[in-house]
Amino acid sequence: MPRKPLNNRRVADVLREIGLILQAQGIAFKPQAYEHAADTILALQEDLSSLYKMCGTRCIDDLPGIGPSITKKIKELVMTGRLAYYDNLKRDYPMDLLALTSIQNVGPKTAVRLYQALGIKTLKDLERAVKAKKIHRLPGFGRKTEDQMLRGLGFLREHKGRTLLHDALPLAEAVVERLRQVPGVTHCDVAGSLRRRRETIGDIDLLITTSKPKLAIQAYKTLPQVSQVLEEGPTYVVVRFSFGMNGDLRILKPGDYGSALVHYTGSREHNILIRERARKLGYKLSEYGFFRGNTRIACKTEADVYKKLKMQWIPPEIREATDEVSLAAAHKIPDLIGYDDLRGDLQVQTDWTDGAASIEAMAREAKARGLSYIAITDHTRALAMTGGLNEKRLREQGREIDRVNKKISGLRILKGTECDVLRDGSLDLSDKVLKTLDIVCISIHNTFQLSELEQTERLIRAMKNPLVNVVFHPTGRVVNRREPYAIDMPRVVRAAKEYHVALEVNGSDRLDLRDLHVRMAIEAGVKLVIDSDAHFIEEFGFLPFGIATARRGWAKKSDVLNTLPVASFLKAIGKNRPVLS
DNA sequence: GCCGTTTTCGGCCCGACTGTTTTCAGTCG
Repeated sequence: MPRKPLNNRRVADVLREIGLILQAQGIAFKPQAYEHAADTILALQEDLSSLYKMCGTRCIDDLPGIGPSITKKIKELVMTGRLAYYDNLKRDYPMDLLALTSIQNVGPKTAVRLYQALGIKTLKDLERAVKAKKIHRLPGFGRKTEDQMLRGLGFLREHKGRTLLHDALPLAEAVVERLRQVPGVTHCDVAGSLRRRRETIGDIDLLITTSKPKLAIQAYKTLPQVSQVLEEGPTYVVVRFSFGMNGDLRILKPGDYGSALVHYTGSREHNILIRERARKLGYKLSEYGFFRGNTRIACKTEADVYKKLKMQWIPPEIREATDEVSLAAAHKIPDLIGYDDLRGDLQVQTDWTDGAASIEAMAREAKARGLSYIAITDHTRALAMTGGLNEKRLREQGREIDRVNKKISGLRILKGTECDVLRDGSLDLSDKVLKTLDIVCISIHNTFQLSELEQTERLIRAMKNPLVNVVFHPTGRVVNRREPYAIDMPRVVRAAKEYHVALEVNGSDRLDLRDLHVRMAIEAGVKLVIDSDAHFIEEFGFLPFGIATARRGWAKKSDVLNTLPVASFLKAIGKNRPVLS
């Protein structure tokens, strides 16, 4: 170990696995240190080995969460491709801990017990044991655990090999930025599911036009993010990024760029529909270009293609073969919310609970990013691990918000909360204190196992409270990591309409509501808010992912309340409370 | 193992829930 190419992903995996082994051994605190270091490595844009070659251990030691001991280990990994400390641990823990613990409710200790009792090392081993009904016979395990594992294995199979939008997009944008600067390059765009902003991405597809193909290919192959060249031809290159995804670059002729961009953006189902339309109009559209008979018709832009097909241009986010093609033909595609339309962010956590920055720091960052208001929505006491606020602390926080509001001009900080919905649907804070806030947002953070009926009624009971304005992340899912809890979304949407409660589109890796539910909400006349759920100043950068998801759900600017200026916004959410400001 | 206007040692998110138990370990947020 490791035999696989040593890219950042691999280094991060090794560190993460060390953390899991230490956790299984019951060691305190060290596991978090390894976990944190792994996160840092994964967020790194530059290839670790290039970084090390450039400035040695100094640059690595400087990274947040990485100190002298882990720096030494990274150096060993980068220099030799192995790590003696890790290899020693693996002798006693030869199981694939990363894979096994990616199943919900399976942690390192469970994985180790499964190995000791049944010799389970891999997901395949586990699947065999589950199917042979061997698990529930072990002491401390039971039928329910076995069923949970079976479901977990299924969830994992569905999501295998796909990268989160949040991880793929910054990488792709950095690559595009770089390629656009290469002499000769006239166009460079991301295509594929990434351009459609799907929540998870398989490969990164890049298209360019250039007068100097060799130069572009050379530039691409030697990007700092690239760890390996997998395939190469005169007009295409496939690489492996150090982050762990493949990237396909295709070089196109300027006259084919429009039709190629349509083709490679997809979706496949969308392409089938517009090819059919092309055929009916006497054209042929394929990955090779746009034709009438055997005559190639130049389409330099996508707009040219859609125009020839007598359609409106269709935003990539909705090219999913729902009804966009027929609506575009009737010129009835609505104006979707734009990436610059948000004026406020209504879910912001601070160092009063599990956020990393002060109220003032978050406010200044929001202002720097062009927002004109934010709501501070720290957790409440039921979420003890975050140091959730009780009523006394919330009042203190209100005074701090008053202080910062006086200090910062051009940005209004709203007093809010992310109030926990308790098991019975009551709220974690009293109405008396909720009344003192500008905005009350609620969310479910525990007891995910209720039946669909119980969970739905729990949430709806909370929504009925006339002080509640917004339901945060209504389905509780985390993309690639956690399934939504069982909940009847059509009923929740109807309740949102009836009780005048907005639903959130959360821009973090929750992306909750998801695209389908956004559309469901909009069609029911329910208003949305789009939030970052920022816990760090950098995480205001999640807002565009929320906007993308809203666009995928066909949201218009008028569907989203935090596109309004603060006074109108407060009026729009206001129910039984006096409108402030 | 990392970190530092609570600095070079002593902190570091800790309580609820679940499934298995008859008192608790493991996981999660």
